[in-house]
Amino acid sequence: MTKKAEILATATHLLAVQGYSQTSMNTLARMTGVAHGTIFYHFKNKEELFRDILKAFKAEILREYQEYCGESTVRNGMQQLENAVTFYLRLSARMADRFLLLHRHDAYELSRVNPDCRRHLEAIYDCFIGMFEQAIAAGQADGTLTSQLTAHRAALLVFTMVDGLVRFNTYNLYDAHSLHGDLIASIRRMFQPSAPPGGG
Amino acid sequence: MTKKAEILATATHLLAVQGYSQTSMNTLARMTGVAHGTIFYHFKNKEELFRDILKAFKAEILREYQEYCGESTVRNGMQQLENAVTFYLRLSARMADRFLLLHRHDAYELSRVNPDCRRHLEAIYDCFIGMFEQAIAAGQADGTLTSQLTAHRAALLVFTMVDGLVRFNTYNLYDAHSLHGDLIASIRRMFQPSAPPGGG
DNA sequence: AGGGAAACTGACTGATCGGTCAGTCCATCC
DNA sequence: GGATGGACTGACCGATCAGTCAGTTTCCCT
Repeated sequence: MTKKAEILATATHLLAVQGYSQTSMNTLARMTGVAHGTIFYHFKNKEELFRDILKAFKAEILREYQEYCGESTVRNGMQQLENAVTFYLRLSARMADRFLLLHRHDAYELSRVNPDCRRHLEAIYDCFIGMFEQAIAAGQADGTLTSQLTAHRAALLVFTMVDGLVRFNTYNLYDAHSLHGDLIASIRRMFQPSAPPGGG
Repeated sequence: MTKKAEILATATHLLAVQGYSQTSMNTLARMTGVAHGTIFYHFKNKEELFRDILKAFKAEILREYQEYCGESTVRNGMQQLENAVTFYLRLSARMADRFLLLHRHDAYELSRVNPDCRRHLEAIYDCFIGMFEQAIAAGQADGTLTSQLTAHRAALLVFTMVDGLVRFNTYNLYDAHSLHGDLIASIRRMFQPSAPPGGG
């Protein structure tokens, strides 16, 4: 692992846990085991370092999504939606630090002045919401799923639920981990085609 | 308005918009129109100032909630749940800056080392989630609302949805404002007792 | 008027911040 | 062996930070 990669990895973790402005370049250098100046040799400044973290995160998410698309065998739209939710929850657990980064305001504040950052963020969100949208649209087409809303708007609502649950874990105020199953059941109910009464 | 109150009001806005560590006491003093030292005359340090902001926010939310409880005339549980969602969305719009503060990580990081802060945060969340929980429990009792989950767990899920939507507005990536109606419809559907086929 | 307390001020301090830069180290080439 | 250039270093810089404090102003009570 090159020193540049080591700096990037350590910075990702530190910025996620401590936040952008709370993390000093001195701390980052000490934690990585390099000299202070080495960071500025590889990255123009703190902002560019952050941008590169988002860029790497985007790339990894898109790669994971490609892999997920290749693997998943889908019977119908509702099944696809459940898969997508499960994928998101598992990904957020596996990349916990980077999702923490995504849930801070730092990235959004930077993206307000840095078009590159904004593009990376949008790509990440478009990937996730597109994933839900595709599933819902497929379900609307094959009849396994109904909604009065467009697939896009329904996808936004699903995303707020799923992402909200991930945040709950972050804040650690309630035991949200155990809600994963309940979340999927609720989403299924939200989109279930009306069943005949008394049906199993 | 006393200078102390002016400082508190300005600080609330600044910390919400810029974040805790990005807001300097010098800026706060200049924006409030007082001397730098005046802040430290009224507040022991920056942390205590933040704690007092959370305390005032908690008090205002509890007051608003009391008022809401007194005003609302409720026909049934489902109606009560819809009222609660609408109350939350309107409150978040009216107190946009303080909800922004609530959605930053600053408060959670401070609450990790400051028990007072933690208590304020918990009181705020307990108020909101309790509001949803009461409505769901009432609906389960009067049959206007069904769920396989306990009222508490269902309330957590509703909260993730509603709060997620408020966050969406904050990030400004999608036009989430227009989703308010869709959100209520989706929640109604999530909890709707199974209707007879063809029913109006 | 006058005296004491509370409110307020702003220059100051030591620490820390992001960023710079002259210089060292070392592999590679002629 | 000497020259070249990329990787790396850490002392150093000006700016800014939260917090202090001696001193001034404002206010109220007598």
